[in-house]
Amino acid sequence: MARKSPVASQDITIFDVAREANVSYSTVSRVINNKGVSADKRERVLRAMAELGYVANLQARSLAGGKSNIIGLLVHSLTVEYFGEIARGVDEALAAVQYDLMLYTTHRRKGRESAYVTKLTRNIVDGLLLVLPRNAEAYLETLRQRRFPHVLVDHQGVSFDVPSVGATNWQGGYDGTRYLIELGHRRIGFITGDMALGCARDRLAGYQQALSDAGLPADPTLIREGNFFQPQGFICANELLDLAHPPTAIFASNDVSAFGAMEAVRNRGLRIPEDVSVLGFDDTPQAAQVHPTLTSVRQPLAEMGKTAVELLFTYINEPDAPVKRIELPTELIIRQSCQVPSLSSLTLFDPSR
Amino acid sequence: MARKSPVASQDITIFDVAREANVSYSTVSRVINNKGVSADKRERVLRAMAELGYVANLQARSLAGGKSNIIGLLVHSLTVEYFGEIARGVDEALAAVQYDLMLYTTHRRKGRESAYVTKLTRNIVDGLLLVLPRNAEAYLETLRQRRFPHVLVDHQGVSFDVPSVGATNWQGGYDGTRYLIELGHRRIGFITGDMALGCARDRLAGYQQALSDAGLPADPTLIREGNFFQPQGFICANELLDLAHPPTAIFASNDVSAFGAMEAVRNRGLRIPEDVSVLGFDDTPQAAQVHPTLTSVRQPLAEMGKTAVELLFTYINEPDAPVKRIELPTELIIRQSCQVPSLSSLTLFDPSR
DNA sequence: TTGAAAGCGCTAACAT
DNA sequence: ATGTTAGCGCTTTCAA
Repeated sequence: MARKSPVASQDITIFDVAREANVSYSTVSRVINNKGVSADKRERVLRAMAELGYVANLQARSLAGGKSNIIGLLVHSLTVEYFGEIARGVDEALAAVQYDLMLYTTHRRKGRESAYVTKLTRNIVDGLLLVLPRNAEAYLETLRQRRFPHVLVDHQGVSFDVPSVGATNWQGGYDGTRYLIELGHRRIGFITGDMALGCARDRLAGYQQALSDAGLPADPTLIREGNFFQPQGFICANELLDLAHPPTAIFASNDVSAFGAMEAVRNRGLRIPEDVSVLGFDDTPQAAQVHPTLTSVRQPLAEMGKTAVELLFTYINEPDAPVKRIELPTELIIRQSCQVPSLSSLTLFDPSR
Repeated sequence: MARKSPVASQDITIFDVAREANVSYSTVSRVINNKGVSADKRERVLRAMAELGYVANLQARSLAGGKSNIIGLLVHSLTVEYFGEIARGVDEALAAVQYDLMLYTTHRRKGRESAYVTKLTRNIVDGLLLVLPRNAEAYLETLRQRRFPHVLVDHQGVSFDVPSVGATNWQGGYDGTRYLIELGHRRIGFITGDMALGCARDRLAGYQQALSDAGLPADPTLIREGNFFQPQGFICANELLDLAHPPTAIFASNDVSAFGAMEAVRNRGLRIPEDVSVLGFDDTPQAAQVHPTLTSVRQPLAEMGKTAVELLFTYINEPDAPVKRIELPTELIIRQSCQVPSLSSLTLFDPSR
């Protein structure tokens, strides 16, 4: 293969620009990189670039030791709305600084993550964002050793310090629970997330603390282990509603679980929020689109993505900047799915209806 | 910046491998590219690569005229499940051939798509996948002129032939409607998609044809213009249910709209499917997770992604392969949300209940 | 400030 | 089959 593009005339290089502008090609490079160049020459180069329609070749820049202006985003799934929101924030932050995005999925190389990550660092990207990684220890060590810029999004519980951006999950769990308590709920069901994840554990801990602070009993039957997916939310909610003394409110550890819970409630002919209140976590876009709209503890997902990008850039620019963990505040977004428990839901309760 | 990685010892090049294996470094290159090398030397090279932990540098390969093993995926949104499914298929097909993925979003460069696409073609990717592009004419022309490998996913209605992969939308609309007719429905509401998109128009046309073939009247009040989003599905369904003579079934042009319709139905205390049947389109993963599970015309999204990758590779390998449009079959996935219309829903109908 | 020259790691002629 | 050589387009010394 001689040339990548058969239309050679369209492949304008720094050299063509130099000739057109009547300067050496290193001067053109300096203009591109904002190094010192006399105003006069800079002007000529800029004009030549515009005229010729010059576009920098990233591979060459990167090869020659410059930056590639690409960062990598490592996720394990593309089909979850949660990731989409984070990716949106990342993408926006990147667009602002003319960076592009490489997308990597972890499921590709089960058990060989470390080798995979090595490959990434050897290649195009200037830095790596890892979203909610499981078993990250293996490759985090590689990344750290290679002093390769990286930031985790929404991860906790690794044994050593690692640059990361997350949300105040404990506080979110606490605030959501307290809100329900203040509405008058006394029996509040809780559907956990995937307990292998720090964020899930923190949310549960917040719930438990709020209960305890309010002097409410910690009834373990009110806590059901979910996995952040809708069907499990449905199942857990059914279990809760089947209790001899069912809860008047259900707090799900994410919106998707909450949607499952909403279906379980409605499936029995019960109304939301009249008969049962439902509270979510995340505030994904869909929370505002369902009916009744879902009250949810907002996690600023897109902003987390954006913040992660910013943090990553500090490491790209200063590889020795101190390891930092940033926690963005959660916020309770009140919509329609929660209300004061009705008298009937507190006293009568006939699941068979 | 001297070296990209400060840990020089870890940057094993083809040269190091050559020395370790006692061959010239072009031999190593040949091994990497599966060119003719004697079994003996190939063996030595492979072992040296493993020992040293050699990882190819993509920029260099790409710069030197080889392939980058990266393809670009251009979407306009990351937050829609539909895209995630397609991306999943793309990602899987790519993983199989050791390709990586660059993600581009169109919204970044409003009105400058053409320049943006030029930049892409000048850079890293070997080919470009464009998912459901709007106003694609501008950059399609650029792509075609540069003879740059590209494939559209799920697009129709551009004025000239363009390589693309889609689904049999007309047939899907037809089949879904006929299924409802066969169940006994006579008044079938239809919520369209974004009518600017060919796929939305085709689905509607299929619906209309099925009605006509069954000798059923084409009642325009039963057709509501949606936009593929949930809130509009909710609104349209409400309008349909408000009719003096409401439909007994609602066919939404995608699952997300169908979810909105389901909520509208339930919101009035009506049951699905006893009182109103609801039919979706796409068969996104969520269709199987809601309750009742949603009967939907399946669009093989992941497979469309995979097929698009395969088609793209034919163009990468043979730039002059003929322009081809592939249509994958839709398939009706029967679940719980549709049934024979009940007598009550055909005769009595009291929205206030 | 500017130009010349030396690579970055690799592929693909070109020799042998 | 294998080694040698010349770039790919760029950044970055090094001189001037």
